[in-house]
Amino acid sequence: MRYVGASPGRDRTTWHARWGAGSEFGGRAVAAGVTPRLYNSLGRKQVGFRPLVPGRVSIYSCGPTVYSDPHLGNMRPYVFSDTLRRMFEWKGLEVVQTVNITDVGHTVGDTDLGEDKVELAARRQETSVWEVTRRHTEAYFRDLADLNVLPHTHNPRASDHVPQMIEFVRVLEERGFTYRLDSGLYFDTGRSPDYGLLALMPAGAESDVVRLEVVPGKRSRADFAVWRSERDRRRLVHWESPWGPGVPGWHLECSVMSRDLLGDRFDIHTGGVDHREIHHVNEIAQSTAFLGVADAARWVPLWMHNEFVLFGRQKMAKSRGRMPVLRDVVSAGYHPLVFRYHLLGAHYRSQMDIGDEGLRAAAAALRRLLGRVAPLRPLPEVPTFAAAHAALTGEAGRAALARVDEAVSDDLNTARVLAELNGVLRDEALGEADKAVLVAAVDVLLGLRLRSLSPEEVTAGGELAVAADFVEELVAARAQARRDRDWARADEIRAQLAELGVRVVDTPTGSHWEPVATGSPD
RNA sequence: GGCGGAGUGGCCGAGUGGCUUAGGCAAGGGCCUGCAAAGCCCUGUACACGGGUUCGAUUCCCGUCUCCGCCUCCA
Repeated sequence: MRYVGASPGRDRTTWHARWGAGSEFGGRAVAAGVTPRLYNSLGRKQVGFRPLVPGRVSIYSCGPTVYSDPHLGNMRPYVFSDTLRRMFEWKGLEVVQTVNITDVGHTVGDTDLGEDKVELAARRQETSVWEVTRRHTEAYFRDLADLNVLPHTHNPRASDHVPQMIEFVRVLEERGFTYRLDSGLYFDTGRSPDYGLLALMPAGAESDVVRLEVVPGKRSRADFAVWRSERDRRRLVHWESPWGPGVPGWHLECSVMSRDLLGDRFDIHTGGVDHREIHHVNEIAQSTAFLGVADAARWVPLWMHNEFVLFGRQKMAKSRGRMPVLRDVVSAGYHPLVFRYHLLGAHYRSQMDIGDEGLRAAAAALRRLLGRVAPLRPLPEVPTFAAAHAALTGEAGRAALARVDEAVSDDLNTARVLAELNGVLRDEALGEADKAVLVAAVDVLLGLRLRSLSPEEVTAGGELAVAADFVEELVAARAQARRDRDWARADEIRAQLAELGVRVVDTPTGSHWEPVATGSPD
């Protein structure tokens, strides 16, 4: 499945053009490449990006709920928002990126009456709530590091912001946006004029299909809890509030923490498409009500959503049972960056299916890519477009850089960036030095560790069934047999090694070996 | 039932109103090799179906079929 680049009448600025107001860099003429065109879910079209504050981009990305380990599908927003951030930085902007950790307030099954996810997980695993969130938060950060996702500026935790959330709700109540029921305090979506605009789903257009437990007393099906009462103190974790003991509604945290860390307005809000219909819609309702602004764009002008990764032609969801996680990729023998490479091969707005063939293909591609990059090392430091541009010596190189920039600026078309990279590596018009610059530049954007990762590492993640010493001995024995021109013996050893999952690679200067990944992540 | 999106060569996956060799994987051929593998070079096959708009459509519009997502926690 692919996305359709809805970009009627795209205007091409010259690639030297500075974008935004032109003064982001203190008036100096710095080439930042073309103005990025990004797909805005609010309005459903590509728009030329202009930061609210010249030279600076503030991004809020919905992060994990830490009641289970993030699965492979969860990696996509991580890599997507990381690519977004890298693109801006390479264009010379300062990026403030906030990704929240939801460690409280998320219920099971919803209807705002369900059980807390974290608490349920804790009970199942017979451990504490604190231990559950700690463990899964750790897993989250480990995955980020494995995927070479750059550290975020802020990682606020919901549980640290409950007083601010209560204050936020108090203001909403004061302004008459809420009403009380036994089960909690609810946001009255009828008071929100543009409710559902982001989802293209105007109020009242909900289905007749009744699939969920209806909360008694809600004025509209769309109304949602901003505070959930906990009168019988069923939850282990709850807070006192003007509405009695309870927990904050889960849409609340993003409204509150983004404001706390990024201010009353910020540039971009990102998340998975699933958030486009409910969570972000509700965030918008709350925040615009709180801030007293007329519409979503006056709070956050740009909303970006990544599509899902499908697994067996269906969406990966925690509720569908165990889904493969990044560690499974590693156990299958692949470097985690193989998965990053795989994600980057498709546009973030297209649904992509993952299967072991996909991973195998990505691993083979990344391996060969690194093999061709290796001779160009060490790669120069070119952290920005401007630096890369300055470091290039030839016209062909600058043209290639421009193509890379156009691709990434075209709503983060990483698939095309990869295609350009392949082109660069076999372009005979380019000198080695310029190639090195271009590869380094692409790596800044894609984060594939092209400057250091070795081809062997790509498939060396699996456990070898035998000791490396033993393999070394066999390889040495085969080398001797070959010197003795005892081909039968040499081939016999080679077959033996193959059975052990080891591939021998002969070169003019001698032989070496490497493990071969064969597994699948499932 | 309502809403949103998709259907590209063996597979994944970009893209475009006429000319993209997209890219990758796999496959076939060649070079290399003792033979292989690895690596490098080369090669092939495509735009779901039916209408319409157009000088011309895979690309725009309409319809059909199929698939996915959302309407429920979810990235």
